[in-house]
Amino acid sequence: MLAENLVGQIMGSFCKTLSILKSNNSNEDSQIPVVDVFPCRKDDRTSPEDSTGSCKKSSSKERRGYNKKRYFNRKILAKSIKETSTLVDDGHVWRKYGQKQILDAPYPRHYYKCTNKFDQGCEAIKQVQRIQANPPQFRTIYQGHHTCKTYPTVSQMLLDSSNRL
DNA sequence: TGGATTTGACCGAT
DNA sequence: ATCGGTCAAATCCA
Repeated sequence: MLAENLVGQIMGSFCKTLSILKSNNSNEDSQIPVVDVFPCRKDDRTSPEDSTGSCKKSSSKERRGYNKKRYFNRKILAKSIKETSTLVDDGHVWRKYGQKQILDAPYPRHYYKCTNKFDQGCEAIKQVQRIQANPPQFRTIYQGHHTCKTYPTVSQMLLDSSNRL
Protein backbone atom coordinates (compact mmCIF):
# COMPACT_ATOMS: atom_id res chain seq x y z
CA MET A 1 0.00 0.00 0.00
CA LEU A 2 2.72 2.41 0.90
CA ALA A 3 4.79 1.42 -2.05
CA GLU A 4 1.82 1.74 -4.32
CA ASN A 5 1.15 5.22 -3.06
CA LEU A 6 4.71 6.13 -3.72
CA VAL A 7 4.62 4.64 -7.15
CA GLY A 8 1.38 6.40 -7.74
CA GLN A 9 2.85 9.75 -6.91
CA ILE A 10 5.84 9.13 -9.05
CA MET A 11 3.88 7.83 -11.94
CA GLY A 12 1.47 10.67 -11.65
CA SER A 13 4.17 13.23 -12.03
CA PHE A 14 5.66 11.12 -14.77
CA CYS A 15 2.40 11.25 -16.66
CA LYS A 16 2.29 14.98 -16.08
CA THR A 17 5.74 15.30 -17.52
CA LEU A 18 4.72 13.28 -20.52
CA SER A 19 1.63 15.36 -21.10
CA ILE A 20 3.67 18.51 -20.83
CA LEU A 21 6.03 17.13 -23.38
CA LYS A 22 3.20 16.18 -25.66
CA SER A 23 1.57 19.58 -25.46
CA ASN A 24 4.72 21.58 -25.62
CA ASN A 25 6.74 19.44 -27.89
CA SER A 26 9.75 21.53 -27.04
CA ASN A 27 10.26 20.94 -23.37
CA GLU A 28 12.11 22.90 -20.80
CA ASP A 29 15.69 22.40 -21.66
CA SER A 30 15.80 20.30 -24.72
CA GLN A 31 15.04 21.75 -28.07
CA ILE A 32 16.43 18.61 -29.55
CA PRO A 33 14.54 17.32 -32.53
CA VAL A 34 14.07 13.69 -33.25
CA VAL A 35 16.72 13.15 -35.84
CA ASP A 36 18.34 10.04 -37.04
CA VAL A 37 21.94 10.89 -37.57
CA PHE A 38 22.92 7.42 -38.55
CA PRO A 39 19.77 5.61 -39.46
CA CYS A 40 21.44 2.38 -40.32
CA ARG A 41 23.92 0.02 -38.75
CA LYS A 42 22.54 -1.13 -35.48
CA ASP A 43 24.53 -4.15 -34.59
CA ASP A 44 26.69 -4.38 -37.59
CA ARG A 45 29.81 -3.33 -35.85
CA THR A 46 30.63 -6.71 -34.49
CA SER A 47 32.97 -7.79 -37.19
CA PRO A 48 35.45 -10.18 -35.69
CA GLU A 49 37.85 -10.03 -38.56
CA ASP A 50 39.35 -6.78 -37.40
CA SER A 51 43.04 -7.00 -37.78
CA THR A 52 44.44 -10.31 -36.78
CA GLY A 53 41.40 -12.14 -35.58
CA SER A 54 43.35 -13.55 -32.71
CA CYS A 55 43.04 -10.58 -30.48
CA LYS A 56 40.68 -12.11 -27.96
CA LYS A 57 41.93 -11.91 -24.41
CA SER A 58 45.36 -11.08 -25.69
CA SER A 59 46.36 -8.66 -23.00
CA SER A 60 44.52 -7.75 -19.90
CA LYS A 61 43.18 -4.25 -20.36
CA GLU A 62 44.42 -3.30 -23.70
CA ARG A 63 41.95 -2.10 -26.25
CA ARG A 64 38.87 -3.92 -25.11
CA GLY A 65 36.86 -4.63 -28.16
CA TYR A 66 37.28 -1.61 -30.32
CA ASN A 67 39.49 -1.53 -33.33
CA LYS A 68 38.00 0.32 -36.21
CA LYS A 69 34.54 0.11 -34.89
CA ARG A 70 32.61 3.30 -34.87
CA TYR A 71 29.39 4.52 -33.51
CA PHE A 72 26.73 4.01 -36.05
CA ASN A 73 23.63 4.44 -34.07
CA ARG A 74 24.37 7.68 -32.36
CA LYS A 75 20.97 9.22 -32.40
CA ILE A 76 19.54 12.35 -31.00
CA LEU A 77 16.21 11.44 -29.56
CA ALA A 78 13.45 13.28 -27.84
CA LYS A 79 14.11 13.52 -24.14
CA SER A 80 11.89 13.57 -21.18
CA ILE A 81 13.38 14.44 -17.85
CA LYS A 82 11.98 13.21 -14.60
CA GLU A 83 13.08 13.73 -11.04
CA THR A 84 12.20 11.32 -8.29
CA SER A 85 13.17 10.75 -4.71
CA THR A 86 13.50 7.02 -5.23
CA LEU A 87 14.54 4.78 -8.02
CA VAL A 88 11.36 3.15 -9.08
CA ASP A 89 10.48 0.50 -11.60
CA ASP A 90 8.80 2.20 -14.51
CA GLY A 91 7.35 -0.95 -15.97
CA HIS A 92 10.23 -1.77 -18.23
CA VAL A 93 13.30 -3.87 -17.76
CA TRP A 94 16.54 -2.00 -18.21
CA ARG A 95 20.06 -3.17 -18.71
CA LYS A 96 22.89 -1.01 -17.57
CA TYR A 97 25.51 -0.39 -20.20
CA GLY A 98 27.64 2.36 -18.77
CA GLN A 99 28.45 4.69 -15.98
CA LYS A 100 30.23 8.00 -16.17
CA GLN A 101 31.43 10.60 -13.78
CA ILE A 102 30.10 13.93 -14.97
CA LEU A 103 32.20 16.96 -14.32
CA ASP A 104 29.59 19.26 -12.93
CA ALA A 105 27.85 16.61 -10.94
CA PRO A 106 29.01 15.14 -7.66
CA TYR A 107 27.52 11.76 -8.55
CA PRO A 108 28.08 9.53 -11.55
CA ARG A 109 25.51 9.07 -14.26
CA HIS A 110 24.24 5.62 -15.11
CA TYR A 111 23.20 4.61 -18.60
CA TYR A 112 20.52 2.04 -19.28
CA LYS A 113 18.97 0.51 -22.35
CA CYS A 114 15.76 -1.39 -22.66
CA THR A 115 16.53 -5.03 -22.18
CA ASN A 116 14.53 -5.80 -25.30
CA LYS A 117 16.89 -3.87 -27.48
CA PHE A 118 18.32 -7.03 -28.95
CA ASP A 119 15.14 -9.07 -29.11
CA GLN A 120 12.84 -6.48 -30.46
CA GLY A 121 15.01 -3.55 -31.38
CA CYS A 122 13.53 -1.39 -28.70
CA GLU A 123 15.34 1.91 -28.73
CA ALA A 124 14.41 3.28 -25.36
CA ILE A 125 17.28 4.59 -23.29
CA LYS A 126 17.41 6.13 -19.89
CA GLN A 127 20.01 7.91 -17.85
CA VAL A 128 19.86 8.00 -14.10
CA GLN A 129 21.84 10.44 -12.07
CA ARG A 130 21.78 11.15 -8.39
CA ILE A 131 21.43 14.84 -7.87
CA GLN A 132 21.11 14.96 -4.12
CA ALA A 133 22.17 12.77 -1.22
CA ASN A 134 19.65 13.57 1.46
CA PRO A 135 16.90 13.47 0.86
CA PRO A 136 17.94 11.21 -1.98
CA GLN A 137 16.88 12.51 -5.32
CA PHE A 138 17.51 11.15 -8.76
CA ARG A 139 17.14 12.62 -12.18
CA THR A 140 16.06 10.17 -14.84
CA ILE A 141 16.28 11.13 -18.47
CA TYR A 142 14.28 9.00 -20.86
CA GLN A 143 15.22 9.03 -24.51
CA GLY A 144 13.39 7.36 -27.33
CA HIS A 145 10.28 5.33 -26.94
CA HIS A 146 9.63 1.70 -26.28
CA THR A 147 8.91 -0.29 -29.37
CA CYS A 148 9.12 -3.54 -27.51
CA LYS A 149 6.13 -5.56 -26.51
CA THR A 150 6.86 -5.44 -22.83
CA TYR A 151 3.79 -3.77 -21.58
CA PRO A 152 3.67 -1.71 -18.42
CA THR A 153 3.05 -3.43 -15.15
CA VAL A 154 -0.43 -3.79 -13.75
CA SER A 155 0.18 -1.16 -11.13
CA GLN A 156 1.33 1.24 -13.76
CA MET A 157 -1.73 0.60 -15.88
CA LEU A 158 -3.95 1.13 -12.88
CA LEU A 159 -2.22 4.33 -12.09
CA ASP A 160 -2.44 5.45 -15.65
CA SER A 161 -6.14 4.79 -15.80
CA SER A 162 -6.74 6.49 -12.48
CA ASN A 163 -4.76 9.43 -13.71
CA ARG A 164 -7.16 9.86 -16.59
CA LEU A 165 -10.19 10.10 -14.37
C1' DT B 1 26.51 -21.78 -17.33
C1' DG B 2 24.27 -17.81 -19.08
C1' DG B 3 22.60 -13.33 -18.41
C1' DA B 4 23.46 -8.93 -16.08
C1' DT B 5 26.74 -5.66 -14.31
C1' DT B 6 31.20 -3.39 -13.99
C1' DT B 7 34.59 -0.66 -15.84
C1' DG B 8 38.22 1.19 -18.74
C1' DA B 9 38.93 2.30 -23.50
C1' DC B 10 37.25 4.34 -27.52
C1' DC B 11 34.54 7.67 -30.39
C1' DG B 12 32.28 12.00 -31.95
C1' DA B 13 31.20 16.59 -30.82
C1' DT B 14 32.64 20.83 -29.15
C1' DA C 1 42.22 18.62 -25.59
C1' DT C 2 38.21 17.73 -23.10
C1' DC C 3 33.84 15.72 -22.14
C1' DG C 4 29.72 12.98 -22.50
C1' DG C 5 28.14 8.79 -24.38
C1' DT C 6 28.88 3.94 -25.86
C1' DC C 7 31.15 -0.48 -26.45
C1' DA C 8 32.55 -4.83 -24.96
C1' DA C 9 35.85 -7.86 -22.20
C1' DA C 10 35.98 -9.14 -17.62
C1' DT C 11 33.60 -10.16 -13.73
C1' DC C 12 29.66 -11.22 -10.83
C1' DC C 13 25.83 -13.85 -9.46
C1' DA C 14 21.59 -16.68 -9.52
